[in-house]
Order: sequence, then structure tokens, then C-alpha cells
Amino acid sequence: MATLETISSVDTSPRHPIRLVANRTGLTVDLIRAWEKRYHVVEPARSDTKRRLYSDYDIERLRLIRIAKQNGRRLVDVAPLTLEALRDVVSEDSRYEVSQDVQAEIYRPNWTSPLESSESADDIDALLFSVQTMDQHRFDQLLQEGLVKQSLPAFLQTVIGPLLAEIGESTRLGKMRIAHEHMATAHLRTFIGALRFRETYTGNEPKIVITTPTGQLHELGALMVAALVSVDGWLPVYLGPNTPADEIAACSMQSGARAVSLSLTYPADDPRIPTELTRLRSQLESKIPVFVGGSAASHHHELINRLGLLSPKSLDDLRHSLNMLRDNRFQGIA
Amino acid sequence: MATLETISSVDTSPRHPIRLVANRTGLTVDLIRAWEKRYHVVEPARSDTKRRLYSDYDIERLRLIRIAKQNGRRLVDVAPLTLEALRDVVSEDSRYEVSQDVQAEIYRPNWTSPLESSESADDIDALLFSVQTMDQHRFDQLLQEGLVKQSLPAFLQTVIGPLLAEIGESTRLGKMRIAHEHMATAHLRTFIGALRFRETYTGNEPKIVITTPTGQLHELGALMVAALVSVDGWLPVYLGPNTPADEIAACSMQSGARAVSLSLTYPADDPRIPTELTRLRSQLESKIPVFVGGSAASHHHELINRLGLLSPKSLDDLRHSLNMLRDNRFQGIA
DNA sequence: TTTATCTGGACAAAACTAGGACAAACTTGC
DNA sequence: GCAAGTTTGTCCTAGTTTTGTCCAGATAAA
Repeated sequence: MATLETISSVDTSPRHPIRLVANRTGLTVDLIRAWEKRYHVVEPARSDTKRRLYSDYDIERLRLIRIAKQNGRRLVDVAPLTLEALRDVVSEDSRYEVSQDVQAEIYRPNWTSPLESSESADDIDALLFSVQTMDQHRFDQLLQEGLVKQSLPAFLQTVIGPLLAEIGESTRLGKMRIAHEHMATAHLRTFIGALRFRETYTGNEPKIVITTPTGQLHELGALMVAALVSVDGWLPVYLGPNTPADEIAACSMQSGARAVSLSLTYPADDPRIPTELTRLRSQLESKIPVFVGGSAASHHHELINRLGLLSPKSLDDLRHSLNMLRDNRFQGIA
Repeated sequence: MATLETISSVDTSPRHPIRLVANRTGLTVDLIRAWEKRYHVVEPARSDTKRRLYSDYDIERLRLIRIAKQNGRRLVDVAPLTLEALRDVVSEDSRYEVSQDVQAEIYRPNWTSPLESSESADDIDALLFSVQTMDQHRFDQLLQEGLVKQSLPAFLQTVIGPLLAEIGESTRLGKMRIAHEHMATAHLRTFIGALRFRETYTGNEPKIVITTPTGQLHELGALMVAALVSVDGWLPVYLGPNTPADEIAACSMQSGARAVSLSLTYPADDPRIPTELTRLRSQLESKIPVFVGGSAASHHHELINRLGLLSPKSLDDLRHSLNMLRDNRFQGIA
């Protein structure tokens, strides 16, 4: 499992002119030079005409030093530190004394994947670090970057899922504040929500209603599903969290949806869940499959089987089933 | 919208005269020739009378080089790159920074007065209709169009605000289903959330923590405030809904926020509100103003006054107070 | 004829470099 | 609490490199 301490390697080849460094770090050109002159904060390579050439490593150091300064550190103190030491300092400054009354709210991952490459672990570490330091801009940046590196489904499974799990766990254990979790959740909500607009829209896509049932307030799992299925040519009818069974059924009928997907995360043992699922199944046409996923789905294994609902084991499993359904090769309901 | 990985099968047949290239790229004719002379940025084919003939490929390269320059790259560095390499460079840069020049071209806030109310009313009707017919695509389209017609603050005040009120009222009266409200809310959440990314980020903006207190689950009001204040040069630290007072205070301190803004909508008479507001005020430094807005704020008028909180009468009122605060001319707390 | 483009070169603005000055903010010693 | 020293961001000068614009005279296109 990813830890906060792992350091991701940073490119040290010198190639960036000073103006670009200023743009990226938010420092002025003058200031970067002054820091170099006085404290050798960074010693960039030079071009053959003496122009400064900075590496990614330099930029990252400057960025962190800027944050350290904002946290009240003195330049003399942080100037000689290595990148790793700087990260520690910034992290320490932003870490708060752990609150004693750790709230019982457990944020569980949705459809967590066991697969986790070391590369993704680095990404997750960087993301967690930016959450702890409340560096929102960096957090968004890392999300954008991560998405470029791999396909959307892979990104959701190897980065976003584990990230949510780690944030939830850290918050539960008191290693992270609830405020940090809130910030991360709000940004992820925006980020994942925006993903759906990248897809084309022809008007002929089969529709799928995606939401969480009454009492389930965490919507990120459902939203991930919405982003995911739109890749495979479905049009998600996304209703957000906390939708009563009657409304899900009514919406499915009005929109002519071919399927329904629900996400269960917290609380896992909400007594309303059996009632709601039963109502939903009875009001929907039987040819419309209902998928139930999320970390709390396993708590209702018996109920799900009894009602003839479907419980995909992973996001990939869900995609596969939906692809079959879309192509009329679906035999999920015996 | 285009897919993520557009394959670059750009036409390389030479056919465009230099004037057209200048118009399309935004460069001057002289400059294009100078770049060719000095760095062989593009080596266009020639007509039989020595006229330069550029291909689509050339134009695309010139366009990208112009952007790379605005991002702080030097011409010598980017001139020899292939189209693909240029795309990589530009996309890498755009993830890390927002060039002021480029941004100014894209987004010029025009402080025009809001359009006539009858026009906005038409927009709202169209939006409501698309909600009732569950036409998500149309709904998004109308939101995008509406934003183009007027400035962001005006749009939020004359369209989004009234729209939310109307949807809430319709649902309460049973004229609209809960499912419709959910769908609209989910889409608005995505839409407004994405608005914040249009703004530049320099790292020097004063911060403002924006959220709703414990028990208040509706976040759209708070999110609107976040979008709004970012126009005026604030950096919103957005925590989503339902944040305990202790967490708001801790977050304000860690992020070094200059202000806090809360949104109260439903339930209006939640008994936790007085406790939470009192706790928050006592834990925050007194120099940090707390703004309390939203439709339910008026229910707590007496409490707000007693605690020395601020209750702006409108979004404009809030903006005005924040502008004063940002420029250190704030005298809101007597 | 009028307008657009060509070549080669001149020139000026902008950006970068090095070194240093200065004032505001912050520390330290008393 | 005050004075002296230190730290730190900003600005200035002067010289160099890079980059954008302009000009003149010639040729081609409209």
C-alpha cells in the first residue's frame, strides 16, 4: 500500500528558461535570481550564452520553498534543504494535531481494485501530499496529469479508487483532518463530473440511470461509474446521491433507461437499504438489470441475490456486463 | 467534443499563402518570415514564382509555437520540435501554469449590467423545460449558452439563482419530481464546479474558506459563491457541504484564509446551527470575518448579529465586502 | 495601377545577466 | 520597549542576447 513517505523521482535535466519557472512557481524572475545570488537556493545550468536553464527538480524545489515561506519559514533555513527534506518540512507545517474525537464517519472506497502498480502508488502519494498541505491547485494538476498517463478506466481503478480508500482510512484513523477529506472530495466531485463532457454525444446511446439509494450520501462512486460508462457508449442519467426508490423507478421509465446502477458505501448497514432495493426491483420492468456496487455492497450479498440484482466484482466486471447488454448479448438474469 | 487522443493526421500538402497563415495563427507576416530566416521554424514549399506555400501541418506548428512562447518557452528551444513534440510541450505547460496573456484572450470579464429580466426569464423557462423532459444534453447546452450571453456574476444572479429557487419550489409543490430536481442539481454541481477553473491562479490570491455547516447538505449556494469570488481574485478553499465548525476553523488556520463564507438553505431551523456558528466564531481569530448567506440566513438574523457575523444581502453585496477586505479597506466589523 | 510578396539588412524593443542599492519587515541584544 | 543588526522583496544600471518590426528595392498577382 502506498505510503506518504515514498518519493517520486523528478527529472533533473536542465531545459526550462527562467520565465517559465516564474510562471510555474508564481515567483518573480527577480526573486528567483535574488535567491540564487544570496543563498544558492537553486544553481541552474547555463546555456552557451549564459542563460539559466532549470530542471523539473529545481522547479519543484522552488515551489516547495515558496510554500514553506508562506508557512512562516525563513529562507535561510529552508534554502539548503534537499527536495525530500523540503517535503518533510512543508508536510510537517501543514499537519495538525490529531483531533481526539475522530468522527465515526468511515469513507470506504468504491470498487477498489487490488491491482496497483508502483507508478500509481507514486501518483497517489503525491495526491495525498497535496491534500495534507491543502494545495488545491497542485491536487487538480496531479489529477489532470494522471489522466493523461493512462486511460480513463485504468485511471479510475488504479488512482482514484485507491486514493479515496486511502483518504477515507487516513481520516478514520485521525491521520488526516475531516477538512482535508472534504476538500479532496469536493475537488474530486468537480473533476470526475467534468470527465463526462469529454465524450461525444450522438443521441442514440442506450441510457443508464446512476445514483445512490436513500440514506447513502456519498456520490463519488456513482459518479465514477457515470464517467466510466460514458466511455463505452452509454449515456448516464446521473441523479446524484440519496434518491428514493420510487424516483429511481420513475426516472428510469421516463428516460427509457436500459439499466440502473447503484452505489453503496456508507453507512453499510443502513436499515433502509433492504426496503429501498426491494421497492426498486418491484417497480422496474424485470428486463431492466439493476447493478449494485460499492464497498458496502458485500454487506447485502444475500439480499442482492434474492432480489435478482447484479453485483459486479469490479469496475471492469461492470463494464463487461454493460457492453454485453448494449450489444444485446446480455444473459445476466438467468 | 473531440476525443482525448486525436490522431494527428494533419494535411501536409502545401497550398496556403502567407497572409492566410498570419490570420490563422495570429502572427504577423514579417514574423513568420523572420522565424524561418533565423531558426527554420517552418520551411514552406514555394510556388513556381517563389511564393511561400504553407500546409495545414505548418500552420498547426506555428500556432503551437506561439502558445509555447506565451508559456515562457524560448523560440530556440521549440523551433526544431516536431508537431507531436510541440503538442506534448504545450499540454505539459498548460497543466502547470496559466499564461496571463492567453487567459486574457480567452476570458475577459465584462461588467455589463445584467440583461433584461424578461430575457433571463426565457432562459430559465427553457432550462426548466429541459429538466422536466429529462433532456440532460439540452440542459447543459442552455447553461453554456447562458454563460456566454452575460458575465459570470450576472449569470449566477439572474439565471442560476432563480432557477434553483424555481426548481426547489416546483418540487416542494409537487409540480416536479424529486428525480428531476436530483438530475438538475447533479448537473448544476458539475457545471458550477467547472467554472472555477476558468480563472487564473498566481498563488498570491487571498483565500476564503467556503462551505456549509453541519446539517446543511445543499452545497450549490456555497459553490456559486466559490465561482463568484474567484472572479474577483480570491482563491476559494471549497470544502463542500456539511462541515463541522471545528474543521472549518482548522482549515481556515492551516490555509491562512482571510475570510469564511457559509451558506444556509435547508433545513432553515436546524437546531445545530446556533451551536455550530457560535463554536466557529469562538475558534476563529476575530479579525477573520464570517459571512453567512443563503435563503435560510434570515431565520438566524438575531444570532448572526449577536455573534458579529456578516450577512450580505445579495451576491453583489458579498462581492463588494470581499473587494474591500482584499484591498484592506474593510470596516465590516464595527 | 494597385496591392501583395520576396530578399536582405537595419533597428529597436524586450528579455536576460551581473552587480548593487534601498526600504520594509523581522530578530536580536540590551 | 527600543536600537542595532539581519533578512528579504523590489528596483536600478549597464551590458548582452534574443526577438519583433520596419524599410528598400525588386517581382508577381489582382
